[in-house]
Amino acid sequence: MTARVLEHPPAEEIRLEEVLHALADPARLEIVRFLAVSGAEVPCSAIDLAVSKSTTTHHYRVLREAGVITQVYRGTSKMNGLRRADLDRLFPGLLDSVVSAVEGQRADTAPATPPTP
Amino acid sequence: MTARVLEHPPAEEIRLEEVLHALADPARLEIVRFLAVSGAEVPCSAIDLAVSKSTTTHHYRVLREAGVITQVYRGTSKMNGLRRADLDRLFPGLLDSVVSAVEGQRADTAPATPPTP
DNA sequence: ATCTTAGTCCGACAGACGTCGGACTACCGA
DNA sequence: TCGGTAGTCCGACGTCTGTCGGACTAAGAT
Repeated sequence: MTARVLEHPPAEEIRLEEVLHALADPARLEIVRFLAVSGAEVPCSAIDLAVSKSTTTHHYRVLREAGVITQVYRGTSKMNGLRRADLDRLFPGLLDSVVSAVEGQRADTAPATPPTP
Repeated sequence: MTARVLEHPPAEEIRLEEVLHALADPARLEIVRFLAVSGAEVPCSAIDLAVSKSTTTHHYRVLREAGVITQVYRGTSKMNGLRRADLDRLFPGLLDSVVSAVEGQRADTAPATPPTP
């Protein structure tokens, strides 16, 4: 029963187009950014995405199936981690440039002026 | 009447998600790869895409509207060039890592069996 | 046992996407 | 002037995507 174990594509099957497609969405980019800067495994609920729970599940699955993240069940939650080693080997520099790009763009979008109530 | 001049987004309006989305397609990735390795401006017809003319037009437009390429009319053809300076400034390393990734993947995918018409 | 927490699965839906053929336009060259 | 060449525009099509609510399930906490 229970799909208690999630399927992950082996490294050799990770395709660049799919990775790029997986990254080409604000919610998923935020997940990847968060995982990259935190450098840790975190449960889905740790990242605030401003979409419903079902949509959140969907985005994590897209990332996992593209080979960008790993997901393992741990107790009542599911821990998500970046497949940094695989990605760095397959596409050297890609992850870092994307993450720093999104960090930079974030600085433009969510900048200086904090909430102005 | 002629839209003899094409609209390009100014550099400040280039969004990472859109660039990634533009790159997340085999045909468009091939265009970008070609432009990057050739380092030159080439007409649409210089790159063989295995899709129809209308589809080709569509892909070039997606790239231009995302800010990835420039397009200018020159005589009877339209020259396409990478916006490398803008991209390198906005997203340092991104273009290079994507291009070398696709080159690497190409080595796996394209070999042995050449076109069999 | 029961409740809570965390996430899944199942339609559903609107909009975007990649694709095409075919008619069209702009420019060059003979 | 008349082709030919290069690319555009216009529906149209099937598919994929992001989104949701709601019912569901697994594992801990009480």
